[in-house]
Amino acid sequence: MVALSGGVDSSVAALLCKQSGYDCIGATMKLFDNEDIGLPREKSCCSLDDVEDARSVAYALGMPFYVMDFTADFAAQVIDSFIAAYARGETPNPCIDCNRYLKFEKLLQRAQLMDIPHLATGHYARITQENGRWLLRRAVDDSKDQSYVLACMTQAQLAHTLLPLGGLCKSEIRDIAAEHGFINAHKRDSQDICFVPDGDYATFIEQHSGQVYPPGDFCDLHGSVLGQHRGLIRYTVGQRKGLGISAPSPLYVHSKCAKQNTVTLCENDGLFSSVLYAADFNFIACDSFEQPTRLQAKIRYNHAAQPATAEQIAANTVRVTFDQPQRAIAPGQACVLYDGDVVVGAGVIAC
RNA sequence: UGGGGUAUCGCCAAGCGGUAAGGCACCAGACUUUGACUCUGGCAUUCGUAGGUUCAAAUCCUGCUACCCCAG
Repeated sequence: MVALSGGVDSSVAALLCKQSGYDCIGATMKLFDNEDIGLPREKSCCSLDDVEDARSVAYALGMPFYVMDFTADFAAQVIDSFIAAYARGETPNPCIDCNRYLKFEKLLQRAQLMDIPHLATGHYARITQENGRWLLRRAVDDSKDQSYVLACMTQAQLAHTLLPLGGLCKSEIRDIAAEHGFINAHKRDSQDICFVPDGDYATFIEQHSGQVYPPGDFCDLHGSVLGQHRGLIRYTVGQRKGLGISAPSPLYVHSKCAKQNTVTLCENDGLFSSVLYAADFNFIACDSFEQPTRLQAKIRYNHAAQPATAEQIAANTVRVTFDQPQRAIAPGQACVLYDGDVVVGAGVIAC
């Protein structure tokens, strides 16, 4: 089963699977109703237009094609938890939840129900096996590497997943798509949150939750009030734009307090920290850390992995200490630990 | 009510007779399969107001207005 989003990457993944001799079917996950989020947009990775693109590619490749309805699961596992995280003052990564609970859980289960042994996706990452253990590795094209958003995967999931694009570069994917006349060969890469196509996630949260997120105080590190914020959900750690506070130098969001409904601001220098706690930790390359372990850690999707030391301080909690302080470590984001190309494991950054 | 001071973009602020710096904020692009960050570009024909001096005034002079400080 090939997960087809309608984009160029998954389309080429399907082609490569077929060329490798696999007997394939294409499947697109219906994650939400476009009417619920406003008009369909090209930006969205899951709009109705994209379903048609996916269908077109599947047809061209002679694959059976199915649209599978996961709207209820998506609403519960991705959208609701996205909203809940913001309400707690965290900064969630819905793409990771979607991979974890939908793509590699619900969709994979569906494949297994159909006696299909593997699920292939268009992610840029590689899966290998060593000493009986499945390893998740970075893509060869480091600029497109997506191992960060897959670091939640389990051994069982990795065992049944194929990532045909892991060894290729984006430009090669585009070339292959063009050679085969795919309708989406030159389609823009997706971006933004798929269920918030206009990027205004704060309005989306207010509309979907029916909640009002009231104004509160902007404070400095000493607790002095600097002004009024427009609702906690409109801010995230490290944010500069939209604060509306003029100061001698730019101000950034240092932290948020849901309980007091305050947003603390500081200058750039105040954003750096060396330690974080990764909770709900998922080990991939090993079962645990017996002792402090040297590796590299990545705290956001677009972040170069940094040298750090990991120590396990509880069953599912890892303390990560960076060699150099890192900027704007945001609770709710994933911290993924690497040993070179290999994903060691990942957790959610706790407060 | 006396005496002193200040009035330049939403905020802060250069300018000191030669034809409006900069920072913050804001806006627009770029980058980006999360939120952010970052980068590039834009942003006062006008200097509280009315006159005057001058070839030339935000810059000098005068009146007015507003605000601030000291004294009562």
